[in-house]
Amino acid sequence: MEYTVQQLAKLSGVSSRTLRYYDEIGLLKPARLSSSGYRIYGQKEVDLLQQILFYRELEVSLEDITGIIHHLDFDLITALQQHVQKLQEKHDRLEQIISNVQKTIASKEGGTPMADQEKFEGFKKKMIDENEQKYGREVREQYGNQVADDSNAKMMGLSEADFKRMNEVEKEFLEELKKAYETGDPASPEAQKAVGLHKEWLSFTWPQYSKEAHAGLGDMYVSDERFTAYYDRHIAGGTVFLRDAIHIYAAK
Amino acid sequence: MEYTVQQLAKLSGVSSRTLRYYDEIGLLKPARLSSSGYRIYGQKEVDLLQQILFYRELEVSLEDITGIIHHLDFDLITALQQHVQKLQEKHDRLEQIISNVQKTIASKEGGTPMADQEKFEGFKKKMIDENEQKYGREVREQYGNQVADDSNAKMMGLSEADFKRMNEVEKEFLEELKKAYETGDPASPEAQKAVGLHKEWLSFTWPQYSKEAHAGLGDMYVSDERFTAYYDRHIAGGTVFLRDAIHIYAAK
DNA sequence: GTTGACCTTTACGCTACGTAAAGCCTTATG
DNA sequence: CATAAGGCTTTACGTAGCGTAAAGGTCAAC
Repeated sequence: MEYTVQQLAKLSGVSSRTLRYYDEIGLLKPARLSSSGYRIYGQKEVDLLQQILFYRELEVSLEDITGIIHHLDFDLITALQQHVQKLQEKHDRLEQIISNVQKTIASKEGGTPMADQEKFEGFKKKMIDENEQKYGREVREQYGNQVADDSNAKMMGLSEADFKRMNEVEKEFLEELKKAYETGDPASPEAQKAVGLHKEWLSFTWPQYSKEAHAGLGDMYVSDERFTAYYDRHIAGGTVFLRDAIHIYAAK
Repeated sequence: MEYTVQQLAKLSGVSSRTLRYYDEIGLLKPARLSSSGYRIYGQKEVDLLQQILFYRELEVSLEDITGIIHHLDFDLITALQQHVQKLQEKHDRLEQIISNVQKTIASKEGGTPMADQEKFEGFKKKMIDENEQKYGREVREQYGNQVADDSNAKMMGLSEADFKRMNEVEKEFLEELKKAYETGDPASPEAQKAVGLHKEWLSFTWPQYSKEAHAGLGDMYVSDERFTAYYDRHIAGGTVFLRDAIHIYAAK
């Protein structure tokens, strides 16, 4: 049983271009060439192709398939396990994205009136812009680009409901901070509760919380006049107090 | 507020190459060029970029983003709905693939002994090979490549359990066909029950059943000596009887 | 011997950039 | 003011897995 490219193509359902490509990358070479240079495939190649197509169906890359097919010492199980893990990640990511697209559709469709929607988008964008313009560099330098990017991505992905909740938490936090400030003690239960709310607030936009990052943020608050102005507007001297409270919280 | 590429890149977390690329494809052009040809971006471009990145997070293609961003008459909702549908399909396909990879791992790991496994794989392969070698062309000509390919894909995706069940159904079918043949009437309840089993058997490998395809297959059975030999080996004259029964079944 | 189907190689196109290479511009420093 | 460091520019190749010509040789049938 010998086949030319077209014959094998029809037999297997792939295109002749694909077979030439597989030859080119060394995945499946013909048994021999005819006197005029035609590719001639034998039964062995048909069997190999079936195996190749089997793994291709599983979305294994041709490079990995080459490993599986040609090297008998290739660790198939491990390769497949890694493969399934990659597929799982893709799968989970897709789920998240689908949810976000649906949220976007819902809000654009008028679950919230367009005016609010635009304002909401605009506000989110403005927050991110300001965030980046003022602190982007520091955050990036201290915690790497990934964190800053993830933070933005997370912010962008917030639903309007989450966003409202986030603002409520911030309000709660500011009230608790005020009460705590009146005690004068950054280690007081009130102060520590306030820091807890601060952490909760951060978690809306932080891809993952860490005490070190939290403490670093506290320092940034004090050394940056924009934050100082913001917190001191609510509670005079509140920024330094908050930093101290965060440090105590983080040291626990 | 004006930015050069690098500045905007740092601000937004994308690479300068990406910004140049977005310029190149007309997705995001700088506000102006400096006297020395540097790209200069303004606040408007920063805002646009945020929107672009928002949709990019949702895995919308840059082409579609271009439509969304630049054409106000672009139907955003419809585009997003189509997008979410594509994502859903990808999602479902991934689920299927993951399941198949896991099945492969399980069987390779020795859920079934390697000998059986190999035999199983070998048998499936052989069936597909024979199928294709003998009938591939006809099926492809009559019902298009998609059907034949899907059939193979489905066959490849059969679990060993499905495969066993498929063989049981075939055995049942042959027994019923024998009983039916003894009545001598292709329209008899026995004959029609046999055809029903034949349909069930086909459904293991057919991507989707249709009466026309079923009838066509019946004709193929008669005109092809390999099928004739196969069915007549079980029941002498059975092939023609089966064809007639199928035609009656399909005409209902 | 001529048609028509099949074969060959070469090579560009697709997505969304990463990664040099070669050379001009700007800013800081000695 | 010269020089070095760093940012900017354009050009262009590489990625995965083929689709799709283009230009030309081969083979079986009439």
